Amino acid sequence: MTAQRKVIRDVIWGSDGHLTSEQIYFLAKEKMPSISLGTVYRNLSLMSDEKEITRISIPGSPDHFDKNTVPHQHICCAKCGRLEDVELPGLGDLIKNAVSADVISYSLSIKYLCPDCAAKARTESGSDRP
Amino acid sequence: MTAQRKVIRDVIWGSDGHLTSEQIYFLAKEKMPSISLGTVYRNLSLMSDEKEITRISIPGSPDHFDKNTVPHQHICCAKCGRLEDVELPGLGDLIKNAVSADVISYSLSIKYLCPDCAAKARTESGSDRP
DNA sequence: AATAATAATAGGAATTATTACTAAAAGGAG
DNA sequence: CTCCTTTTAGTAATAATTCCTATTATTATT
Repeated sequence: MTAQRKVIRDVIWGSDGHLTSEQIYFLAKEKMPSISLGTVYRNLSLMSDEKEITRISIPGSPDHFDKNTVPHQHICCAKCGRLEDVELPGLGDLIKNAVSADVISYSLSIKYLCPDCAAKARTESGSDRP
Repeated sequence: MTAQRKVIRDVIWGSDGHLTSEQIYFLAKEKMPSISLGTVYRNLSLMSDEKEITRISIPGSPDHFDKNTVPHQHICCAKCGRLEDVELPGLGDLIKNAVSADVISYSLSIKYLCPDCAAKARTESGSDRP
């Protein structure tokens, strides 16, 4: 465990989760200004491989990293991009039943309009002057 | 419907599905050598928006495009990258029940070892000389 | 059919996210 | 402390995709 890796780890543990590599890089830089982007990427990949953190892949946006390693999925607002956790009990079984071969991993991403953006969209389309 | 768009459409319809933008570009170029990559990308995005085709996003590999617009999911071999369709009846309901807000779209991608690659892995690890 | 207005294209530059490379620094075993 | 391995910082390179612009095609209008 190098000092750099500890800083990265602390940034992720000190957050609410769902940070991008870039966000982690800038937060880590506050604690250790000499840290380099390559180091952040390499450590994030290593930590994902070791299942210390989870890599979240969302189509059309950069990868996010989650301190929560308990299986769960994510919903992503189509407008603002904000991520929220969502539990889908039964998804694992559903997949196991449908796929005969051994599953290595799976990832589900759901696009929706978050309450904030949905409210904004309503007022905009509802008002007289668009 | 421009000539270019028709060529792109024909390439996709003439395939088994699951082509990348690059593959579509090169196949389209055979029928229309002047076609440009930007045109292919733009038309694929338009056609996806109009739901004439489906964009398949797989973490770690370029987008693929599918002529099959009936809801279904994909399994991707972790070794060779080959894509196969998989039906997951009940997934839509599972998501609807878990997410209170309106869902715009969702996509599931499953990583596994395809039969061919699994066989290769077995003979390699099983033999005396690795 | 000629002309004007609009939309789409080809070709290339630019962007984004990420990985690869390399020389220097750090860390550990003996 | 010295040798050996690992990791780092910094930079260059890559991959996929988007953006830009002058040109070309298409459509509408007269």
